[in-house]
Amino acid sequence: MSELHIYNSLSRKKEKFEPLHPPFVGLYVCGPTVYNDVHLGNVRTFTSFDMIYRYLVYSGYKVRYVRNITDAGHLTNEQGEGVNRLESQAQLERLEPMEVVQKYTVGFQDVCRLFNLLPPTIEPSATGHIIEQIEMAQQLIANGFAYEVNGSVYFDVKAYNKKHNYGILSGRNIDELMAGYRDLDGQEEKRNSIDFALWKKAGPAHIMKWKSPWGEGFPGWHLECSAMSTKYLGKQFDIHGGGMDLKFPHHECEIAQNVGACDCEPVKYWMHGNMLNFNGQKMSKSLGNSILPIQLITGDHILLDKAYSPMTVRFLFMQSHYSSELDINIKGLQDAEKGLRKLLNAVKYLAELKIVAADEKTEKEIIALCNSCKEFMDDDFNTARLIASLYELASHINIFFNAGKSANISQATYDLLLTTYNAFIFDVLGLKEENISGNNDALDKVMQLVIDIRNSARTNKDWATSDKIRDALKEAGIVIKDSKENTTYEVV
RNA sequence: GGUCGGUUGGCCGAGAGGCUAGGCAGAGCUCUGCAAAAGCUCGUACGGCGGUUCGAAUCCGCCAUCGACCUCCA
Repeated sequence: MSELHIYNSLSRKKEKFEPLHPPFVGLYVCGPTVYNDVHLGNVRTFTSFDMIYRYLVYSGYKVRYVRNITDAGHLTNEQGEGVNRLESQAQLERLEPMEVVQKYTVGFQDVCRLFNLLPPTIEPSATGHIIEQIEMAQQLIANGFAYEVNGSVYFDVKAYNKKHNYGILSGRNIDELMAGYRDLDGQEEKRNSIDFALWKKAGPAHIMKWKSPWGEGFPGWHLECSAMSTKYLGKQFDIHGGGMDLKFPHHECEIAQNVGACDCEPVKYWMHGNMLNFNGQKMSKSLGNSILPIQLITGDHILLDKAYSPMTVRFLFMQSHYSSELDINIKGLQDAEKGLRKLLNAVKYLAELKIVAADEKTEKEIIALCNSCKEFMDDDFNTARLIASLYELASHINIFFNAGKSANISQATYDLLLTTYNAFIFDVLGLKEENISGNNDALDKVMQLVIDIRNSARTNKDWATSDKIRDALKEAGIVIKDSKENTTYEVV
């Protein structure tokens, strides 16, 4: 039996996964900032970690999965002054900041449901944890890694770096970083340009502000994740995930805050999902080249030739490794659509098979393929190779189905095939059947009638009638499949 | 300028010293009234140049090239 190995961004090696307190696993993933719609790139990362969460659960771990909602604390620094991001968007829309938060939080959760993401076990918000963040900032001051200036609190990177290693995750060193920061202004308060804010004093125009020992203000962006992960998963926990673009500075700062406050390494395995590209370029809010999940589903985007379903997109994501870049384009979506249908059709066929005399070679091949599903997933969640095995299993299922629905395997192997195939497609990859065939009794009955009429026309060699029915159904989005034994239909 | 990661067949995308990835597209065949579906068979590949090795897509060096991060982003 294989054992789970995870690529750890911190050590830059694949490591055997050994939870701190088995069978429990603590998983923290940086969630969205809810001042805008999530774009498809965000969805990829959350889908990757959804798959990881699902596989950990499938593997028998009891997982506490924390994914935060950032509803405070993000700063835009373009003018060198702290502007709360949520607040500036609120002014544009003439809404209360918490209205913006509510709107986009709900929108985000809708998107999650659409893509069949399981809800995290805890979904904490930054504004709900101001006290914890203040406490952590106080602890950092007490430990000599932070200082207060004029109502704001900054993390003292140089002081931290004397005792610990700032840059351990991203491979940077502070001298180079400081050289790179030289020309930015608005940094007078800080001891050093690389220091980052734990708490910012709120100006008179700020609406989202809270009382603190340093006056009214709001928390720095990096602090919320440290405070909430510590609160819900402890000072040390198993897995911390997020997008590659958060590695620096966000995750680096998180490590510094946790180590500085708790004096221990907070995270055992750091995992980073890679970017979703669009015309070879990273999809990002600032570049304005992002594509919204809803545009994909409606097909309302210049890049798209038609609408693609959420499961097609999810399957496309799963066909590549979570840590590889993925470029989205029409061809890839079309491929994924066809491939997914192939796998899901085999689910239906599999349920209809009957056992006949087992063929030893086939039996062995199927058992090996079933076992390989776990092995590939254990190898750093290699969904691409898992899907390759599933395709090969689907091929076996199709052969059985074509041979009079007769499976040349033992009952035990059939049971293994059935549970493995379904578990990996639905429970692990998180795919689901989207079209209505197969779970709509009324349609099934009507279609059976139509198919019977067409088949009697075929028996009578009345090709005009049978083709008319077939063409009309195709027009309506229903494809007829004739095989030797019977005729089936599929809603496209 | 610094840090990190890519470059695999028509396209997407795994793999990581010898062992068929897989899908989509393409060609041929089987089945079939025709088509679709399904099945079988087939082809083309590891950015370039050196090196290590019995053997390199895989390791090392150099070069080219693309990208991410260093500033808000999953």
